[in-house]
Amino acid sequence: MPSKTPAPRSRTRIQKKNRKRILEAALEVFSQYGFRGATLDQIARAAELSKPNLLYYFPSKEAIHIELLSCLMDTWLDPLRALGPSDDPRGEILDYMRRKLEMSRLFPRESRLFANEILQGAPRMQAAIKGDLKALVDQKAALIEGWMDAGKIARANPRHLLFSIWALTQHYADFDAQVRILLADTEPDPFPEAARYLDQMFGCLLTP
Amino acid sequence: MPSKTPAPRSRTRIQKKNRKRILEAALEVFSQYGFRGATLDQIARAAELSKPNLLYYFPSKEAIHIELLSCLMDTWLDPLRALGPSDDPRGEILDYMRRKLEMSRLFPRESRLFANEILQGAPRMQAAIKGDLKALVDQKAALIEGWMDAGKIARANPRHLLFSIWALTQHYADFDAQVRILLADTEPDPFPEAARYLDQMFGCLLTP
DNA sequence: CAAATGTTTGACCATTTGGTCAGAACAACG
DNA sequence: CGTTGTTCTGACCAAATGGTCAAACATTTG
Repeated sequence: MPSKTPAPRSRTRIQKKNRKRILEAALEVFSQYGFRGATLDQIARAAELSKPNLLYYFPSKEAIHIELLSCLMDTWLDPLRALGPSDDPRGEILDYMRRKLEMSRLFPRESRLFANEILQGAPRMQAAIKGDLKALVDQKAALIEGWMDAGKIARANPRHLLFSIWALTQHYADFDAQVRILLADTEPDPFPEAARYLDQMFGCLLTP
Repeated sequence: MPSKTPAPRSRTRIQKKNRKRILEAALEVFSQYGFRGATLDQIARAAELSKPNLLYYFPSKEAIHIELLSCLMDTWLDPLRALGPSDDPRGEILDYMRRKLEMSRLFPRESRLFANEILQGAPRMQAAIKGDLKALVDQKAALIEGWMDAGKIARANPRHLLFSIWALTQHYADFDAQVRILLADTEPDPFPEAARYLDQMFGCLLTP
């Protein structure tokens, strides 16, 4: 008898494969419809598994959602963690922004999953935000403030600076539908021009 | 016998009152859970009406949602419509940004309602975006481009400039939960500092 | 191989959901 | 007042939903 959530070590080849399929399918569905709007049937169909089979691997719909969020949280924050001491703080921050924009381009569903969760008041992520994320933001805000104190970049509210990077880069994933319609007859792919625009915007802001 | 959607002229005092209550309640619920995540029972409870009574005023759940969206679309675009010729283009754009931020502060639910809709691929708003909104954006982009050609503001992609105003101002409504947690022990109310930061950001960007 | 373990499913269940309907309650007005 | 049109509701319905279970089917392992 398998334990309810088998430890990674004890996972079968089949378990690994199917858990992956389920999480992939769940990402697709949850990111589009939100938690309450998504159904197990949809996820099962997307994963090409039967519904009872889904529930053999995860105890409930909510468990799938929680697992997804906590798996992705790390990936999502990696670029921010990578922000560190540098001789060229302006370039360091610009690089962070570029990496975030790249993530919006490559992982729009992940971005929308988080957007959905926060829009609904972050019911399943409050703890993570209050804990890990807050600590990380406080730390990076201090780092950025240090750069400002040293006169290496222009002075600006460091926390709102981070928010603005998130807002601008994630906008191209979360509001993709709108962006593409409005750019339809100007740019087939919004991202190259977005990269140029955001470079200009933050470059200008950060120049002392 | 009342017609299915009685013309405004023919609306009773009671009809006016109850339609208003329903739309207000629906805004509350839809903006939090999205279309599929919201239930008629929730809306009915929030409006303090029975479910069949809801359906006396609107033919279906979808009809409520559509009515909400189209009612709010206008209000939401008013600030952009107000963007017009001016001796001080930089101030004009900054004012638009400030008005948008003020809307995020005063009408966060409206912002979230739209965010939810776009996140899901704008199934019920494609027409409005492709039509009215696109025309408006094209027109204002041309206006802004004119200002740039005249050297009155710095050159930047005008459409992405508009996107950046939306992204940054709406972020404070849509991601309110996250913003407030992360600023908890720094700023009780994010908006004053957001206003200062965004002023700096766009002021800097637009200065020729 | 056969036993033990792991995986899958069809049939089923209780609850929730969007929506209907006949008629009761109410308001308006001559 | 009574009539007429409007507003409201309890009871109901079919479909969808999250979830269960015993039994069938695979796979691994001794």
